[in-house]
Amino acid sequence: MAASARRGPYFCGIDAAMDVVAGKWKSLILWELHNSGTRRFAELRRGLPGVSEKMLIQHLREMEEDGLVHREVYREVPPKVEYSLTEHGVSLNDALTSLGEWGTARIRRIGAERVPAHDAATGRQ
Amino acid sequence: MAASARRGPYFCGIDAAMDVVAGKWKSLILWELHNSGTRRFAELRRGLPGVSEKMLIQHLREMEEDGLVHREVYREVPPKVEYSLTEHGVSLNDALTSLGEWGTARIRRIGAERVPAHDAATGRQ
DNA sequence: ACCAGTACAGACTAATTAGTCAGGTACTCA
DNA sequence: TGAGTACCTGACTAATTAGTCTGTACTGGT
Repeated sequence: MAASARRGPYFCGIDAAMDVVAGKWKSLILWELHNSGTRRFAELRRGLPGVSEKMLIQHLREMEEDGLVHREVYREVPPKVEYSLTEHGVSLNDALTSLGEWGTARIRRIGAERVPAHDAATGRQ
Repeated sequence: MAASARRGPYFCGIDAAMDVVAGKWKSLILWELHNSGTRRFAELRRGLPGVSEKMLIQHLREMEEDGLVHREVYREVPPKVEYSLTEHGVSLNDALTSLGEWGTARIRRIGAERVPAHDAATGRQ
């Protein structure tokens, strides 16, 4: 997956959606950008405890390629890059809502732990 | 993931849901069982063109462990085993509906190919 | 007798994905 | 001059996931 674009062939819609959302941090990036609107690289990094810089850009680049994320570069020094969701990114995030609810119910059911929240103010869960 | 159960810790609900649904064939197994109610091992295999026997049982075992799939063994010769969705499997499949619609729209958008359907009668897409 | 079908198990390999770490640029501030 | 900041890149390694292939125990059909 790493280098080339994700373009099927697919068995069905879920298959196609999973293709762009699969990746350890992608759904989290989506959620983070959804909640904050716009984030710089370093902010995103701080918002996702445990992510490596390499995986973060790799995922961001893939999501940009897939039309989920918009990347705005400001030619300044020190460099400034802002990431935000595109229309398709927003709609994907919406489509994930019911799955998120199912997952939250599952966490309760099996009594799974949560990764300690880094920022209660965003209201994320 | 292979051997041990999927039990977090999770960042959020989507993370938890993705954990049980991640795997090349899992969403397809869910869909197949949802559409047919009950399937034997070999029927499932035929329904998922390209899957290897190894991956099929591995995924089925994990989904059973995660409480998504029910496995009914009939002590006959030749062996007969029937797989079906549990209550949780059904609800997960429901929760995936909107994601599937998003994916179907994406397939249209990017003009991706589909894996040639094996059985038009099930109405799957 | 031999092949096909049923539902797997297990060894081994290949491919993919993720993580670590060492730079690298291009400037600003002390 | 040297440190610090922001945003990466690329090499290398580790871990995970998927695929191939062989084998098993039993029976029904040709």
